[in-house]
Amino acid sequence: MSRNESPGRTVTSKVLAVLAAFDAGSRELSLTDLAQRADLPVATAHRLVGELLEWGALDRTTAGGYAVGRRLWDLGLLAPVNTDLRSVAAPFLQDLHAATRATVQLAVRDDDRALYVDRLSGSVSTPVVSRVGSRLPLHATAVGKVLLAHAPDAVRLRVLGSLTRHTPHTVTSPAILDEQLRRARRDGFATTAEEMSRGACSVAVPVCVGDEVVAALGAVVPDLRHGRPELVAGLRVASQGIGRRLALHAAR
Amino acid sequence: MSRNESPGRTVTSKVLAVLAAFDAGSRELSLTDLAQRADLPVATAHRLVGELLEWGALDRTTAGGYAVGRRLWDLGLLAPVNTDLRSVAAPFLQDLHAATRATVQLAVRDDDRALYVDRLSGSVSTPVVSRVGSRLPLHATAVGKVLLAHAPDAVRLRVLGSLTRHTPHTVTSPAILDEQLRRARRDGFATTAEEMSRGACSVAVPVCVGDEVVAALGAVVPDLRHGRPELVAGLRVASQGIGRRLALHAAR
DNA sequence: CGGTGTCCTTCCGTTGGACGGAACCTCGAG
DNA sequence: CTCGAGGTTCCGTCCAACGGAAGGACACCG
Repeated sequence: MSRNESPGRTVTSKVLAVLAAFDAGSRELSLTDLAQRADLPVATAHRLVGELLEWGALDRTTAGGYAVGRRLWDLGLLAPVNTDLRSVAAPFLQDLHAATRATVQLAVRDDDRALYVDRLSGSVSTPVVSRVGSRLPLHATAVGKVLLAHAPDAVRLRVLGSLTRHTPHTVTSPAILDEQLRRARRDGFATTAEEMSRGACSVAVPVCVGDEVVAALGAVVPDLRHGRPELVAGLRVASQGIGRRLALHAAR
Repeated sequence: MSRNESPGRTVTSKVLAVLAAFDAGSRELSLTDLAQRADLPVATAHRLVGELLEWGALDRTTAGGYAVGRRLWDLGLLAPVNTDLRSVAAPFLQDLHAATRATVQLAVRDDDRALYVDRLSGSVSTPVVSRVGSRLPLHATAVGKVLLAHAPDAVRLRVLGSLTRHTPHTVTSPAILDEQLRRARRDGFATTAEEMSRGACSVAVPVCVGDEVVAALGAVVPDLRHGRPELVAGLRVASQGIGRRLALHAAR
């Protein structure tokens, strides 16, 4: 319906199609690639790209291709997801990271996926799955489960209906996952054990403003047995701090 | 010439004008505001906004206004300024912050301004001037001076020609500033003392790939006398680390 | 309770800008 | 030199974008 990738009708949709060409995560594209992905004749793409370049929405790379530009980058930073949630949460992530030495992450639900809003990993670069700004499935991550557990029924049913497998440990049974979600609601936290990628387990708690869950705060650990109670407690303290500040922020 | 804010001619320019309405830093705008800033009839703005909403470039806020959307936010995260520089530098900023407890910041030069690419402040939220994504003048900040010191002559002359005052301590004499820049080149670091905002002093060093300065790394401190040599040394180590990794990254 | 303001939304006839096929560069490989 | 794969420019046709005007929706006020 609205996700209609119909042959670019309005000009705006063509502009957006050009930008969306980068969505897949490609950082750099040639004009022809761009045209292909946006489903536009090269000539048209060329014109649009020209205007976008002039404005700074796109930049030329050293390799001669096109990439998302600085102007678009800093524009994106004005998004509420960044200005409110992220800036409020940042110091708490810092403290939490300092205390646990674990990779901590903050995510919100965006439709049927978990959108990673911020992440803090060890000082030595550790390979992590979740790039900030990336979207991961709700059923195979700890933050995802928390978000899913408190999502509207419509969303939950939809997600439970299509559980794709990512590792041998991914939960693909709707019944089992539903039970996990129930427990998540009861206990106030959720866990995953190598369900999204091997060697990564995580724990997450909800971030609430009033009694609405607005985000999920998680930590990645090598295994779940080691010191989980302390970790959950730490996450809770941080999440409550974030929630309280957000409430103040919103009231202003 | 190209910065022509002429009455929205091409459709693309109108779309961009709508987005640019947020540039000033406004996080939330009503339709009428939007139309006014973009210099468009309300009816036209309404249609464009509709398309942008559908795509996710804009979002409605709880207050009923419009704000930059999530889709645009994560798109912006694909910009090279983010993916390369920021991700490489992040762990170093972490370490530096942990070691010094100071607010550390990373900036690149964008035309005649310093664009703040990342920032790490104390765990207790400290009011800081530089929001990530914001642009500050080159002549009144430490990172700015570093960037300016290594900028092409054309830029340096242009900036030296219009030194606007921000505090009583802002250097507004081209001669004095030029001398400071010379020293910055010689010593490999620059400082500011309450030149942008009261109570904030900072020190910065260049980040080099090969012999090109690609960014500046700075730290904010309450006063300049206390332990400056150690701070500069720390900054140097981090900046060299970042430079080395960037070089590897680019070579790949 | 009708008046008056502000802001949002929809409609529709006109027209000028967008469209894209085709021709033309540019460059590197064979 | 030829060939091929991008990238760039041109220009006549045509239809989608335009925006004035009119019609809600809501709030505040006398």
